[in-house]
Amino acid sequence: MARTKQYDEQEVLQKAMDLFWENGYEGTSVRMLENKMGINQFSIYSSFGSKHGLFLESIKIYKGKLNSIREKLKESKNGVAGIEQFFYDFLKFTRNNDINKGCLVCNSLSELGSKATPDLIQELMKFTEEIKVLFINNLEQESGKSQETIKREANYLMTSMLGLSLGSRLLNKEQLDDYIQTTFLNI
Amino acid sequence: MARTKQYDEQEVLQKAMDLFWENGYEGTSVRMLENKMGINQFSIYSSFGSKHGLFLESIKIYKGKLNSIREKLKESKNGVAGIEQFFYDFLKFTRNNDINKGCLVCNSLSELGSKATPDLIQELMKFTEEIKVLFINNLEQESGKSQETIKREANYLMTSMLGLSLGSRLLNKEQLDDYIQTTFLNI
DNA sequence: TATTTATCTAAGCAAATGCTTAGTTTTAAG
DNA sequence: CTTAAAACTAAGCATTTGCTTAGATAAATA
Repeated sequence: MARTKQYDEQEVLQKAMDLFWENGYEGTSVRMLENKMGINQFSIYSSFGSKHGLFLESIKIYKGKLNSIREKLKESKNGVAGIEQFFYDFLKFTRNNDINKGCLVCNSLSELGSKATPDLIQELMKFTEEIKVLFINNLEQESGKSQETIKREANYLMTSMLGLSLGSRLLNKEQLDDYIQTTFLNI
Repeated sequence: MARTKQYDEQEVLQKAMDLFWENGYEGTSVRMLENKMGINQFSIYSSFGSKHGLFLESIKIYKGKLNSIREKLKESKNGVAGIEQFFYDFLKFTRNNDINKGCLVCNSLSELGSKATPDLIQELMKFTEEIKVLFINNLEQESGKSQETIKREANYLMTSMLGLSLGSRLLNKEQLDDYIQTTFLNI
């Protein structure tokens, strides 16, 4: 016995995520979100509680969008080559109309740093840990790698992704290719 | 025949830089700067024109602070080993009281991205180019490296520094050591 | 010592921020 | 059809933002 929502939460969340991705957390105002999402501030707050809550949900949507290339890595059984492919897939994923927004998770970690609330920090770091686990799985497909080597290389690759994320926003194709190519020379 | 300034511009600039380094550009308000610098807003604006102008000067001060380890790299004649030492020196430089603020230039590039004004972008990118030149100089000290290899490895190392900067804010010592160690395995 | 001029203080400006609330409209159950 | 509850609109809230300005203060030259 009540009115029905005139918008789909997942749909407007997608648009919110795009805005956060492009402008960062602080750089995105609730008015901007209103416009992009096409709903009133009241609706934003009744659906997501706060700007912070909306951002947290946006991060989850982002993870979902990344699922296809994450799944591809997970299903790949070709060890290091699969990881290298993931690096290239990531570049393609974050590129849009010749501008590159980098990784939303990495951007957020950089912007908010230790200022982020614990629940957000946890959500962001969980993401990097999940990627690292995928790296470990693929590294274990290589023969002759000790567990110590695998741990070391996984840390290396995960941190390299942070560089790739920021690099993708600043550098040209040649520089990025040089980076990825050399990154995998030593693995 | 006029009143003299009661503050030293370089001195208050140092404090402004510290604040920007800790909180980012948008995260630092003029009120916060007032407090930290110990001078009135009027003085800030009369000395530096605008918040943007103050930030630009802060970047220059930052470069100056980094000069010691940059000079050390420049004077080093031991090729790749000197670059690796620079990575460790950078970590030590950005660490303060067990928290790591990363590189102010990298942080700013990440925060402002393409939103930055051309003069600021230029100032920031010039910095990364200068570092890259130092890398090239040291790479040329190694025998048997082609110019193509040197170019590729310089792009690699420069991008790796971006990862190190963000990584330094998020990761523990073991992870960072794994990262640096592996970075230099095949160079 | 008198005067000029830059530097100081502190109040104030419009605009933007995240969020709330009063009041209207829509919907579906009773 | 009535009614109750949720979803809507739009105005408004206090606070903060970067920046300005009116007026008091200090200092070096004349």
